[in-house]
Amino acid sequence: MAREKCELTECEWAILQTVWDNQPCAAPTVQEALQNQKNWTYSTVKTMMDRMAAKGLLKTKKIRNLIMYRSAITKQQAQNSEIMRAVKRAFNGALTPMMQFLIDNKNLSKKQLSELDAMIKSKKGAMS
Amino acid sequence: MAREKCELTECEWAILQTVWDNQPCAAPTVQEALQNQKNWTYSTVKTMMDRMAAKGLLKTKKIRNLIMYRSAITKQQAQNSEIMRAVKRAFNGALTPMMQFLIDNKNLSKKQLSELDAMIKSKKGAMS
DNA sequence: TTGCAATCTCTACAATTGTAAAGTAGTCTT
DNA sequence: AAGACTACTTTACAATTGTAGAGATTGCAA
Repeated sequence: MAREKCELTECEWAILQTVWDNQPCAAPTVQEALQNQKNWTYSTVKTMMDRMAAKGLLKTKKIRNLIMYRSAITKQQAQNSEIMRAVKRAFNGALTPMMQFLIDNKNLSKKQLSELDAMIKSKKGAMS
Repeated sequence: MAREKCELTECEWAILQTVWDNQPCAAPTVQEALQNQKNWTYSTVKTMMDRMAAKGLLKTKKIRNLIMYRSAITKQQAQNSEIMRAVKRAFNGALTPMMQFLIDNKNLSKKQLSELDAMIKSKKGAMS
């Protein structure tokens, strides 16, 4: 799987989220979809999308006079590298300490803890 | 606790790590300590540290002709906001899905899963 | 066929980040 | 007191990120 190393900026995340949901789609579509969250003009969105295409985050295909975009990375990949980035920076690359931190500091509810518990059990089961 | 909103850059992390370990310390100390990891000149380090002080990430105190730095945020705070940043961007702000992602996708070893299990249990115990 | 609407392209600009050279100043040694 | 060290200050510069105006193109509608 290519594109492991994608550190997305805030803006890139916003755009990609929209593209994932509407793909393939044109720039004006994305701009409209983001209208309420971000207040970006068409120019802004289009500029970012083209930069993202140049970086290899989006793929483009011209259909007559319309440029259609689709994402070149999956959401999973993006989520993964976002997490890895945090782990690398803040926990020296070690996952377990990060999980520990989450459990200890983010005061999860009892319900959430139980959910986690269940996830772990099911994962363990699936592994053996 | 102030300074909740600290999004650190790569460089800032490196510097802060060093400051946490040596605080209070002078810029040359930090530069030396980072010598092997990063290959930064004194100028580079000093510039960044001053910018960080301007941002409120470091505190300074002048002792005669030497400027001593200490961090203005704790490691916990920094770790926390690094995580929150990832959660916000990649998981829509929801912790549990992120944990799920970790458990499902980061192929943790059986041992790690058991550790997690233990953490959860102990946390649950401490809560009641 | 003329003009409007939609879309695209080009250009710009400020702030932030990463990086550092060069020059200044205070201090210690001889 | 002169030279050498050490640490500090000032200035700079390229790349990236966030933001967008203005003008060019094209296709449809009247």
